Parts: sequence; C-alpha cells; structure tokens
Amino acid sequence: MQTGPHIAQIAALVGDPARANVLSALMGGRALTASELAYHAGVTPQTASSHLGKLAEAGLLAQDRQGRHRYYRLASPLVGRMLESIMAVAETGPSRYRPHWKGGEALRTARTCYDHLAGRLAVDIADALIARGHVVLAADGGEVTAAGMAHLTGLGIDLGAAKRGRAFCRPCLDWSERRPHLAGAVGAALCVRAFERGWVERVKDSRAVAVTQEGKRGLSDAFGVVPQT
Amino acid sequence: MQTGPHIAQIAALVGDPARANVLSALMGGRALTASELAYHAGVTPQTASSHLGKLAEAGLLAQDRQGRHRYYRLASPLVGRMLESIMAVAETGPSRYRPHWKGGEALRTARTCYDHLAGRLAVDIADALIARGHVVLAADGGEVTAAGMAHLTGLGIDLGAAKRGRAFCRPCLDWSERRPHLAGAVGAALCVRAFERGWVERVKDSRAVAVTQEGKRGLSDAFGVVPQT
DNA sequence: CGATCGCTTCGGGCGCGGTCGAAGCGATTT
DNA sequence: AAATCGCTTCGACCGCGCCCGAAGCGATCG
Repeated sequence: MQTGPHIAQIAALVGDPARANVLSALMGGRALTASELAYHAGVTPQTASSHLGKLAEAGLLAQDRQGRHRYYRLASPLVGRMLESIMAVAETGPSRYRPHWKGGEALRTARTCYDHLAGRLAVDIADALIARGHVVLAADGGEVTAAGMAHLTGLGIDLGAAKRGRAFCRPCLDWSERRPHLAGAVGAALCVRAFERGWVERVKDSRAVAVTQEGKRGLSDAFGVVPQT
Repeated sequence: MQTGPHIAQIAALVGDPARANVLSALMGGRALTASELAYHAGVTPQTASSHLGKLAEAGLLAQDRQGRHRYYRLASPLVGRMLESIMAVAETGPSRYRPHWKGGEALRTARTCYDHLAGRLAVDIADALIARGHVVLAADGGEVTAAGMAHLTGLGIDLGAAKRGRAFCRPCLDWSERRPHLAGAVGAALCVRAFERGWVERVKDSRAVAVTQEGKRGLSDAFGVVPQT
C-alpha cells in the first residue's frame, strides 16, 4: 500500500499548529499577506515564511505578488474541502480539550467557510430553505427545487452556471452546530450575494461575519430568518 | 482563530507515515488486527500498538476485541471521507515523488474506497450509468434518475433506505483516474452487491479487488462495461 | 539616493515524538 | 499447569523539524 506516504505528506503539512492556523485563516476565503498570516499563526515572520514556502511548494497554497506584498490563498477548492472534512472529524471526536475562547461566540454565530456561509446563521438559512421546500438536503447531496430556483433568482442569486435545475448543491457539516448548512455553488452564490447586499460584513482578523441592520431585515424578508445577536 | 489547533491535532495523527499506512489499509473497509496493521505500516507490533492507541483515543478508529485478537476499523464514514479528500489533494499536487510500484496497477484497475468501488472499473461504471441517463453527476452532488432507480433495483441493489428518488448519490474524485466515480449510499450498495454476486473479490493484503469471470459477464450485462485486465 | 518596509534565507539550538528491545498481561491451546 | 500467542506497557535512544536571531534582497517612498 503506497498511498499512505502520499497522504501523510499532505496531512503532516496540515498537522503543524502554525500551518493549521494559516490554513484556517485562509478558509475565510480572502487572500492574506505573509505578515498577516504570521500574526494569525502566532509565529515570527521568518517562521511563517518557512511554513508558507512549504505549503506553496506542496500545492496547497497559491501566491500572488503585488508590489512588496505577497498574497497567499488556498490553491483550490479541493484544499478547502479537505480542511472542512478534517474539521468535521475534529469536532465529532471525543471531548477534546475545547475551552471557551473569546471570539468563539462570534464564529459560532456566523462565519465564512472558504466560499460559503457557516455557523448558526447558515444552518438557520438552510433549515428555512428546506422547510419551504426550496431545497432538499441529505447526508450526501442535495438539490434545489423549481420553487427554490425561482426564489433564489428573485433575490438576485445567479444560478445560471449551475446546470439543469439540480444545481451544485451540497451539504457541509457545520462544526459548531453539528448540522448541515448549504455549500457548493449555491452556498457560494448565496454568500456572495449576502456580501453584495451588505447583509453581512467581515469581522477584522477573523473568519467571523457580522449581520448588519439591513441584513436582519433582508434575511428576514428573504428567508424568514431572524438572526440572534 | 482557534480551529487551527483542532484540525492540527487530527492532521498530525494522519501525518505520520506509519499511521497513514494504517488508515490507508483500513480504507479497504474491513476490520484488521493489530498485527496485520503493523505489517501494513511497516513497523514492529509495539510501535503499531502505540499508533493504534493514539488513533483510537482520538476517535479515528474503533476497536472490537475478539478473543486474543483486537480488530481495528475506521470509526465512522466521516473519517473515510476525510481520508478521501486528503488523497484527492495529494494526487492533484505538483509532480510529487511518485514511483511506479508493484501492485499499483492492480489498485488503479479496481479497488475499494472505504465503502464503495474505485479505480478504472468504478469510473467506467459511473460513465456508463451517466451515458445511459441513469445517473446525473456533477462536481458537488448527483442524483439517480427514475430509470436509474429501476435499473439498479433490477440488479438487486436496494435503495429503499435512500429517500425520495434522489438517493444518496455523491461523486468521489478517483485519485488514480482523476475523474469522479460513484460514492455515497448508491456507491456503497453497488459495491456490496458486486461482492454478493461474486463479480469482484478482494486481493490479499491490498485494497485492490479482482474482477472474476462472472464479474466480466455480469458487469457487461449490467452496465455494458468491459473491464480491462 | 538613502531609509524603510515586507519578505525570505541562513544558521544553530532544542524539544517533541517515533522507534525498538525487553518485559508484562490476558486469552488460548495441549 | 505449562507453553504459546496477540497485544500492550515501559524505558531509553535519537533524529527530524520547529523556532527564532541575524542578515540579505527587492520594492517603495521621501
């Protein structure tokens, strides 16, 4: 059996706390500079540089030079999916050491998960869409109904790229809620639209997102979801 | 950002070559004894025992004592999914060191992937089902059509547990073919049935499976698939 | 053009963890 | 009851790789 060593190479890269923090930070979906990532990782810039080099060389990260800054981002959605799945396992394990941490509540409430929304907000949206018969979600896949397509299109969410009405609709296990939320192309489009409309905005130095005043109205109108504080 | 350390814990476990080999071996879907796993990992029984203890404590493995043997297996499908996703990343990376290894050809031809079939055989089956309009597969999800349900049911594949006709149908990126094959409940049921009918049988000490003579006939009749040697 | 900034490279220190030999423990066999 | 077997625990060794200080390099700015 030879796939072992291959997956070990990748997993070992993710297995270092500093690098894992880097990857977690990049799960926010934005490209970040080396310094920012060093801060998130809690190490000095030189150490971070070493880690970033390894991650990039292995093809987990892509880099864009821009002036004297160097922006790093996840190299592909595949990497995001991998991190999601590792998180899912990490959160379902036995009562690991899991202290209450400041800012954790904000993350649990609403955050981005690579390219879509996650947290209580996202789970509530998914529940609402399911309850209204706009989306069908099961453990391994999902689909958007005709009524759902109409509704989402009405919200300005373009699903043209998603083929033949069944759309790229995928459940993603929410690590904080332990229930599925909407991922895939539908989740991503919904996330983009929510930012466009100013319903949510990013919280500094975090993957967390905050629901704005318009957001409360908009989400209530669109999905009947009333975000908790 | 605090999810970093959590995923690092899990990833670090997978990141050791010996442990990765253990997990790879268990991706075959069967429970294996500690000694067998030690052999697969290429370490002594004491070392393997240490690794197995850590994996079990972290909730990645489950153990069943049976007499003086102790059988280990993946603790949940979630773990299998995680390993799949890591493999997918590992195989799409840059030209990693990837020598030709004996037995590799057999694995590329057909193997089990935790609970479903993978390799050229599985990709061919998926292609055939898609071409016949029995299954629709996209990057993030899939569904079984009415005609597909009828066809699979006719083969004795029970999809009763899969709800409302859309079934748990999921694509799984095949690391050797780099194209999707059928996973999820449908893939698992199909795999079970293939073993029941004697179409395929396990190869000793490997995740590879061999297509039997009946298998060639059966697969040809059922899907129009002619397995290469 | 010198100063500053962002990032990387180099070098050395140090700790964590994988490894195996030896011994212990419980189940099974004769 | 003694011998064997499968597996785990203990103890010690040792090497990999994470880490940071110092220096180098390229871009930007005054």
